[in-house]
Amino acid sequence: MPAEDPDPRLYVQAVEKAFRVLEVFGSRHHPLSLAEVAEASGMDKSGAQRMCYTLRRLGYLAVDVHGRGHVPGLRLMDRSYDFLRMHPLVQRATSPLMDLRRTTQERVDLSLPDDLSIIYAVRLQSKRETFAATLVGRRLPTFASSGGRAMLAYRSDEEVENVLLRSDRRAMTSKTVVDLPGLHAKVTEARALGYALAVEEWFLGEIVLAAAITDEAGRPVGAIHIAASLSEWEVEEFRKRMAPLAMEAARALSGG
Amino acid sequence: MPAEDPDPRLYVQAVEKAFRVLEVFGSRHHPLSLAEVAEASGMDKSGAQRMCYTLRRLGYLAVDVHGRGHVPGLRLMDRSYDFLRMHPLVQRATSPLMDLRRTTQERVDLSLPDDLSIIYAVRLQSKRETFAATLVGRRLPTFASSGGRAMLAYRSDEEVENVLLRSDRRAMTSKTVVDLPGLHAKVTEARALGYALAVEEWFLGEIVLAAAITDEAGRPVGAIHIAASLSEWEVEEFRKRMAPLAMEAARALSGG
DNA sequence: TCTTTCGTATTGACTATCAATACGATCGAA
DNA sequence: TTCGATCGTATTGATAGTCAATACGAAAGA
Repeated sequence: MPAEDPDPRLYVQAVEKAFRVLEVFGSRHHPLSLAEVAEASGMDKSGAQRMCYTLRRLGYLAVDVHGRGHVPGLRLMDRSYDFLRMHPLVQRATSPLMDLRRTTQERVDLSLPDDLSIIYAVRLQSKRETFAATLVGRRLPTFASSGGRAMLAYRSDEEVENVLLRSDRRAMTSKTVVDLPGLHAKVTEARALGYALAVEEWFLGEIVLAAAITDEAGRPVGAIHIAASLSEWEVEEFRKRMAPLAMEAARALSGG
Repeated sequence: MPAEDPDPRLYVQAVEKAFRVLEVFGSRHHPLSLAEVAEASGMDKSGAQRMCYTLRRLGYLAVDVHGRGHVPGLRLMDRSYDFLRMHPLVQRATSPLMDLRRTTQERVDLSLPDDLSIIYAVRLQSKRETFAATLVGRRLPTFASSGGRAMLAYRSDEEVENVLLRSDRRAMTSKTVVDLPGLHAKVTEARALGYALAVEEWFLGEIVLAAAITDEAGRPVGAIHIAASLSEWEVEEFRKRMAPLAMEAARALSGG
């Protein structure tokens, strides 16, 4: 959300309220009652009632199958499908990523940058994966992901500093790098190598190598991730094998 | 959308307008100008301006990278992620589907029913697939898909007739069954077999077998699809190999 | 250079939205 | 079984938010 206030002449507050209702599910794991929706979205019960009624009618919210509480509605899938289907990089990248998945025999993902986080837009599993590793739309912090760091490598020092300072730099495993000098070093390393490597920083046992995709102006617009298990790979072997493949695939997709 | 009019005391028309804007992208393949959005969504230019301004501010709409026209925004991915992450069947099915994908070495999908169409909620590719075969949120007509027919098999004759009559029964290939007696026969066959098989009805060269997942009351809540290429399988071999696997996986996910 | 189409800006009218509150239903605890 | 808490639904007049016609500058195309 931009820092400056929206223009009240054009900004439709009722629309914002409706999306605030949808957004409360972003941090929940179970259906929400009307009262919970009202509280979590910062509106009174009447407001929540009207927004929920409208969103239910449109299919973007649904009543839980047990008849109590609200859950996100199926029509949301249509809207994200439109996003994916119409996104030029997702269109161009999916086929090469399938080739890369076949070549590497490991999980291959495409992420898009969004300020302090990256969003997974294409997920091509290779073996048995965790549930979280299969879902498009999943976000990870830019600072803590190999894709995020690979993309930061194409940003200026000031931009990198800005992102790192505004990030909630919490460790996910004992291996997660969270100190500022360490993170800067990781970005510097990614600049030198042309890719970023994260070993057990998000999930124990998981190793991920990522390379950034850039636009004509050299700005990062996405990243290719190759993920595998340390039970099957030694770190240096993985790096040696995957780095050229990831960088070549990213290069082929860069520049327009 | 339900047939009866919404209660004007609770229905927020501005919210509907915002979603009408998002929905116009459902049938487009390129960015839309403000004027095009206005026309396609049936509102005047001022209305389109206000809705687009608001949706851009919230991140659900974006200006195309070339600076002209609107496209669906990244934040939509968050909302569908909430839907997938919180959907009980998607949660329960993803792991067994990965097992099934490993066993069959073919593409495995999970679809959800939505009146006249089915929506793909989980897509586990095995080999090189078409772009369309990788995207969650993609819809196919219930009548023309093996998953749709497998689910129709658990509906009453009246319900099946109702769906078929309201469907836009167009052929996708020369093999697509579109006549009512033929479609009824397909549903009857699925009832007898416990699965549905579609041979080249959506894409030439593609064969798909699907089994329905039902709830405690025996109503269909999803379908498992196994898809492959006729260049690698003979129809009867595919049926023999995959039918038991699909039905067993569907049965394990049914009933709760 | 001119025309067309674009997106932006404006502002008073007015109606769509608001929100406090009452109420019946349901659920859980005693 | 009774009672209290919480649920979702229903209400309605006030008013703030939304509307929409239109003007205008910018950009693109002929």
